[in-house]
Order: sequence, then C-alpha cells, then structure tokens
Amino acid sequence: MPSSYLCNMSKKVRVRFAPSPTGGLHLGGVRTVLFNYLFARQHDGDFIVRIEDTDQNRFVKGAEAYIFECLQWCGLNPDESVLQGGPYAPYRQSERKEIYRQYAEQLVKDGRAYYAFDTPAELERMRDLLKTKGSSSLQYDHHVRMNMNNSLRLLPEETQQLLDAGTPYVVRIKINPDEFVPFTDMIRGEISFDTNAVDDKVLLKADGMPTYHLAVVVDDFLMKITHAFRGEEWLPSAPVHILLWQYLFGLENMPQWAHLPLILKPDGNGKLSKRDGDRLGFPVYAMDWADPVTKEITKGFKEIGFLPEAFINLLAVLGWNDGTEQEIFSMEELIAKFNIEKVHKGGAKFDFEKAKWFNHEWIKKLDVSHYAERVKNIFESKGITIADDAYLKKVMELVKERCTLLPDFFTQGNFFFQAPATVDTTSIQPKWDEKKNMFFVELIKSWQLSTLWNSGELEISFKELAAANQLKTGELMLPLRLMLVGGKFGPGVFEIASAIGKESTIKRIEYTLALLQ
RNA sequence: GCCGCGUUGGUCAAGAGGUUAAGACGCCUCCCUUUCACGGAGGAAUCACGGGUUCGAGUCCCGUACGUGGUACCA
Repeated sequence: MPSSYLCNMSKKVRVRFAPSPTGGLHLGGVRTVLFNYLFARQHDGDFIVRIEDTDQNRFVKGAEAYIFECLQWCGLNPDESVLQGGPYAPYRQSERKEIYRQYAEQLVKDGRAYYAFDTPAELERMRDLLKTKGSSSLQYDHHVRMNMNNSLRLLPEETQQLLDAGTPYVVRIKINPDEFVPFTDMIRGEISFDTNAVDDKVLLKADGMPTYHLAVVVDDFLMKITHAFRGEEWLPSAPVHILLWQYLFGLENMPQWAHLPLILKPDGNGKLSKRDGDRLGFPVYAMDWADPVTKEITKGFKEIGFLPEAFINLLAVLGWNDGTEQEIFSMEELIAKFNIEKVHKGGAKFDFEKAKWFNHEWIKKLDVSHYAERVKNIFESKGITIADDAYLKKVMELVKERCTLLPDFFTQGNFFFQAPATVDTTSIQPKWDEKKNMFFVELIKSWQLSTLWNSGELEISFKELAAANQLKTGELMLPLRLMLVGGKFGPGVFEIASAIGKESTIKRIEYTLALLQ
C-alpha cells in the first residue's frame, strides 16, 4: 500500500538538512540528517545540505567545515551542498540575502506583512506594559500592533518618509486572528494551531538578513524540497511557515512535514545537551569539536572509539524501530527498512551503556583490515610502534570480541607486543611453592627445545609436564596467564604463547619466576 | 502565564479492543570456558492517575498530573 505522503509521485523526492554553523554537531542533529538521508535514498531522491547562517552574531568560524567532516565520517554524504554545489546554488543562506528581500517586499505589497520601525527599547517597553496589565501574552500581535511604530498604523506617506530616511526596520508577518492553521505531520498526524496564539514574527531583520522563518520557506520552495524533517522544537512555529507557504507559493507546493522527537538526557528529563555529556562522562557531538575562541575541546564519538556504523545504528533506533526484533542494522538495511511513519512521537532518553553495546556488536563483526591503521595509531599514541601488519590483524581478530571501544584494542592486546608493565601476582603468591616453581623451570627447559611452536603442541606439553609432576593443570594455568598477560584476562593462554613466540614466552616466565622468589 | 507536543519495566521498545503485555540494554543466578570476553539457560522489574465507551481497554473518548518544546531582529 503506498503511503499517503507519496501520493504525488511525479515529484522527485528532495530533502534537506539545514544546520547553523554555530558549534559542535549534536547527536540529535546527526539523527535528523540520518532520517533525511535514509528517506532520500529509499526514494531515489536528493539529499541537500543547506547552511543556515543568517545570524551573524552566532556564526562560528570552522563550524561549517566541521559539519561536513562529521557527515563524511558518518557516511551521510549530500548530493548538493556548498561543497559540491548543485543546480540550486548558492547553498549558503548568507549568500542568498537578496533573494529573501524580494519575497518580503512581495508580502508587504500583498498586505500579508508590514514594516516595523520599533526599536529594541520600544519593544521592551511594550512587553513591560503588557506584563503590568497582567496580559497572558507578551507577543507582538494583532492586539498591540496598532499601537506600535509600523506601516500598519502609520500613514503611507509617513512610512515612506521613514523608509527614505533610512530608518532601520524589520518586516513582520501579519497574522490574522481567529484563524485555524491545520496541517498533517508525517509522524504526529493532524495538528492544528489557532492563530490567536501566534505572533507577528519578524521575517526580515534590520540587517537585511531573513530570519529562519522566511529563509526556510523561500529556500524549500526554490530548492524544490518535497519533505521537510526537523526537530520537534520547530513545531510551535510551523503555523508561521504554513501561512507563508499559503501566501507565497501555494499550499499544494508545500513539503510534507515531519517533526522529529527530541533526544533527552539520561537522568531526569530535558533535552540532551553538551553539558550533560560532560557531567555524565560521554560525548554528545559526533566528532571532537574545538571551540575556536576558548580552544576548549569537546569529545566526539569518533575520537573515543566509536565505529561510524555503530553510531548510525544506535541513532537510527533511538526513536524508531521496524517493528521486528532486529536491532543491528547496516546503512543498507536502514535504507531498505526505515519508515518515517514509525518514528516515535515522544522523546527518548539517551543511554550510553546501550550505545556502547551497539559499538561492541559492530566491533565483534568488524573487518580487521579496515581498522588496522586506526588501531595502529592508537598503539603508536601509547608508545608502541607496530611494523608487522599481519601480526596486528591476527591480534585484533583474537581480542575483538572483548573490545567495546576502539582503544580497548590496546588494553586488550598490548601484551602481544610488549611484556606486561606490571604482573599482579597477589592472587598466586600465597599458594606459590617450590613445586610450582620447579614446574615452570622445567617448562622453560622443555619449551626451549620445542620445535613445534603452536598452541596445540604447547598445551599438550604443558599438561604432560604437569601430570609428570603430579600437579593439577588448573593450578598452573592462572600463573602462566599472569606471566604472559600481567592480569586475569585475554584469549587462551596457549594462543597467546604461540602468538608472542618462544623467546618472549620464556622471558616472561623467567621474569615472573624471579618476582615470586 | 499562554500555546503546542508527549507519557508501556531503571533505559530503548513491540503492541492498531480479546496476548501468560514481545525483544534489547543494564542488573542478578546458573551453564560453557581451568582467566576475561563471546555464547547459552533462567530471574527480578512495566501499561502515570481518574472517569467514561465497550461483554471486554495498554489500545478509543474526556479530564487530571507530570514532563517537555516554544513563547527573540537564535536557529
């Protein structure tokens, strides 16, 4: 059964992600991109990234390039953007400034918007007055606009005079009272707003830049966007956008809306913020973000050792699932199975433990050759240079089911490359005796002569020697592990001995033997 | 305050009037493994509350509570 939102199949699906370059790329932002991307791909549509940089005060240098790096890491590459261009360029709103003005003027001409000359101080005075009157609304709307300094109240000549004199002004939309603005949200169904609760939003700012409200509508039209997915925080301003569509381009050309649920903090309620991540010890941004002013670095999922596959996977199932028990999805599966109508309405608390579980699952099925370089770098940062790639891959294969995050390859595998820095003998020291000592002395002699150095042979000779000495194998396995690994963890001991080689094995046994004397 | 949206175990969630209310994470027990992990078996724990509608409500309706978002010349 074709879904209702696809009834007009004559139009090619086009979606967009429209971030503001103001800082790190938040989990919620990535999920918004992901849902857009998935929808575009499954409908053979286009995925556009448009930079919404209309607020010069909040612009942060480097943030735009950073966003694209994050998208690339996630594998969410746009079809059109400031990077590769496209038929609807420019894709940066600051470069489209003049386009928006035309539409603002058009709205004024049509009587759907007006010039407002109120200064910030005057606006403040208006709100203070409203407050003292006990008004339930502090909005600039039909209740107050005829008392304000705008082209609705002023005579046309007066307005023209102010305009000619270069008086700073904004353009505000004129919202009619007592109207209903209904629309269909792909996730929430029918939603209706009462215009009495919406204010005369500023469309064009005094600096000539559009606000989000004007820019999003104009650009979505010009760029032929068919489906607009954005965060739930935009729901309250949806009526403004819908009215703008109605006034400017016609409702029949308006994209289908979907307002995505928020990602909430793990404890308590509320939107997940960077602060929560810092406080609870997990990242909130996709990649490390270095604030250009404070130089402060905020950790990203990539840098703490998440796989992009896992990151995408965990984000996809935060607020969405396909109705089956499946939890592990590759990008291809997501493209095939994602359904925007099955996205939850309510926000989801972020659970870092579960996030790590996804990473663990993906590391278990990881193609080691794909990540050998990355792991090699981790080892190098810890002072271990790896020359033998084949050996590294073998080690990775041996320990990967024990790794949750990429750096775990170091903690789980460093003893394959160097003798353990410390050997914790506390658990064997009390029961250590001369008999055991002699066993290992003999074991060294025996292994020294061994020509077949593989785990099977090693295990057999070990057990035979134990039997000959009337010792239980079980009492000797842990000491051997401690000698080779330094702690109670890791793959099978004989596998380890086999991998690190005869010389290292014997050296490590001798070292701990001396320690135990 | 006003407007909107939401609410199934601790968390993510399945669920479209009739189910012993799936499954996953985390936690606990056991098995496997002479380590850890993986794997396997099991356990504790839930429909926010109150009214309706109905033979029957987690599912539909209305209230209430709680939460959350918005209420900027920010997006």
